[in-house]
Amino acid sequence: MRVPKKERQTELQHTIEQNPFITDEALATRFNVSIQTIRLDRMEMKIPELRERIKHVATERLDDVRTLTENEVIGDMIDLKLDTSAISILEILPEHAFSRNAIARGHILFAQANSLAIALIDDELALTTKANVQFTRSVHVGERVVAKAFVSSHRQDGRSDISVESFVGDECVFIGEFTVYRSSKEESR
Amino acid sequence: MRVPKKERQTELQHTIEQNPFITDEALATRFNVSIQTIRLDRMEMKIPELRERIKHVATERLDDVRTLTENEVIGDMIDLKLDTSAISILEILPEHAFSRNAIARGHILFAQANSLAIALIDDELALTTKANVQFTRSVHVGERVVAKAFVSSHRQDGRSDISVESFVGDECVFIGEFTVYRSSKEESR
DNA sequence: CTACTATTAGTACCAGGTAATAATGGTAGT
DNA sequence: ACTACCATTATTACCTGGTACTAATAGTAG
Repeated sequence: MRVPKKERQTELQHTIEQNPFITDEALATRFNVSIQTIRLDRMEMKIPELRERIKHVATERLDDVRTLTENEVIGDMIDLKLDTSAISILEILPEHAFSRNAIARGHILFAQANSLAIALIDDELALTTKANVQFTRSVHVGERVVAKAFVSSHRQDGRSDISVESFVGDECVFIGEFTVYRSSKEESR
Repeated sequence: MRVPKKERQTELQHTIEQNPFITDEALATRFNVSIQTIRLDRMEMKIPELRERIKHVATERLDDVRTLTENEVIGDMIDLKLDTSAISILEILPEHAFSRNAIARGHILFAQANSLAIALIDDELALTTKANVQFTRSVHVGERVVAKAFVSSHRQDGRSDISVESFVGDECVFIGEFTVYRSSKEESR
């Protein structure tokens, strides 16, 4: 016996997790057992076959993270009163954080706040022109950040000031003042 | 003949592009031709088989997006003098921008600048505590943003001030002042 | 010595293909 | 009308990476 069964199985799971593209055959030579043993192991661990694993990875990609890119709003908007106030929630995932210490990168919190501020403005076009932010406490992976934004003023010159405060529980982790430019200033159509 | 060959082939390509998970069999019934015809078409169009397509989508996912999340630095670092200055370049892609007007979202520029500022600090741990930013010109899809960061002061209290200016060509599009907290302040080891 | 477990072997079968060869059907050129 | 050519279809052998099932073997504990 090369290695106890249990140990092999947990290692197997681990191996497949971080390289879903490995075949049973490769696993067999790797653990120095027969293919059948690998297959029995997979059965017991309920690990699907190679193609299913690949398919899974592929489909995940489609409706996946894109976290900071494609989504209009970073985080889940849970409340929105146009031109008044809005709230979004963002759960901090490992990819949002530094791997060394699992602390969320600053621009993640900024992105949540900024996209919320933009969404708040009910206009054709809204662009951030200025921002003044403070990161008051570090946020860790697994925590849920609730961002609350409200418009503090609609200026005559087509700009609006928006305040955003983000919380984990009742602790404030982020404060931001955003100045947003809006294109169609109500009067145009 | 149901539909001319050429027309079918371009439609085939289109179909597969937006649904790579379709089998030859499904395509055959869909276009009302035999499986062999579909395969000849794929050959001519150099479209790989289902499993290869799925695998492609899956592997793309792994080194793809991540862009704004997993990477340590958003953009490509092209110069780095630790504790002194750094430069990175980021090409604005469609997913970085609002779909309506192809203008880059503010937090994308912020992310580039912020991650550059953090990378600049040669310490175990560096965290942004404060930022003051201005978006001086809107940036469009296709433009390449060059961010230049330099340390303006290393304070006694374990904080550093970093200035970042981003350019498209010779036009300044972003100005930012970051205050970054560093953990091990030189003296420790 | 037996019971049990882990492992291995072997067979039949499946999806979704590749590769190659051949047959059919229509259409255009001369 | 006959031939040449193209598109289409059919057929067969084979491939990978499996599932599902049955059976044999080896080692260990009671």
